[in-house]
Amino acid sequence: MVPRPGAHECGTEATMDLIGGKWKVSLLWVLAQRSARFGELRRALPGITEKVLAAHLREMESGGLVHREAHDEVPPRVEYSLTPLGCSLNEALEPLGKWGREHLLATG
Amino acid sequence: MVPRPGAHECGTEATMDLIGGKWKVSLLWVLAQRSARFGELRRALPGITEKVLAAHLREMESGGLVHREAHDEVPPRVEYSLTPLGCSLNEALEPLGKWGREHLLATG
DNA sequence: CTGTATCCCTCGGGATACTG
DNA sequence: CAGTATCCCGAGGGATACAG
Repeated sequence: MVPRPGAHECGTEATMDLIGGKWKVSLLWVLAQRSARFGELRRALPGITEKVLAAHLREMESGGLVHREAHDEVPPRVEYSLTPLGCSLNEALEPLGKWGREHLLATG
Repeated sequence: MVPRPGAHECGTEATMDLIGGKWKVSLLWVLAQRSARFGELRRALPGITEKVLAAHLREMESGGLVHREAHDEVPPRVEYSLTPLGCSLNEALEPLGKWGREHLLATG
């Protein structure tokens, strides 16, 4: 423990960059529950626009977090799901969620 | 587990708002190592401007993460430190740092 | 249904200078 | 030393329309 200065925040900030988009954490969470289509994601994230949803998905895909699978049908059908990497990131996020629930939402 | 949709990302996003500033995670980390004065923080975070450092500190203070203690001396001396809450948040951030080190920095 | 293409606009952050 | 006061800028997002 107590690694040299830099060891902690370096990894943390690199990670924060990956999920820095406004809706990315939510996206990660939704896809952790079940894979979903573009329209399902849009409905699951009320307020997000198509442009931003598409952009976030592309970024998360290129970051290796999300897998995109296009089925060649009519009407078009595209399934988005979390990669194992995306899954593990979502799990690494859980302590933050727990902290927020305990200290911010203060429901109990 | 598998709480109802919303339970996870809700707390997570609330937390993300707290540390959303560009330098806040670093600030949290630096202050977790030792309390420090304004000038020390500035030097510890090469590239940050005084304006942004001051703004971040004020926000983190009002969020209950940081404690500010002004000593009435000349020259002026102000000590910043982490509150227990700030400390616990820094700890909740550690899994994210570990994840980043393992999957992003890929040093090994 | 699954996206692109534009246009617009806020706001977080940088540069710089100045003050108690 | 520890900040404020201005001015500026670009990126990220929102709204809307259109396309395959």
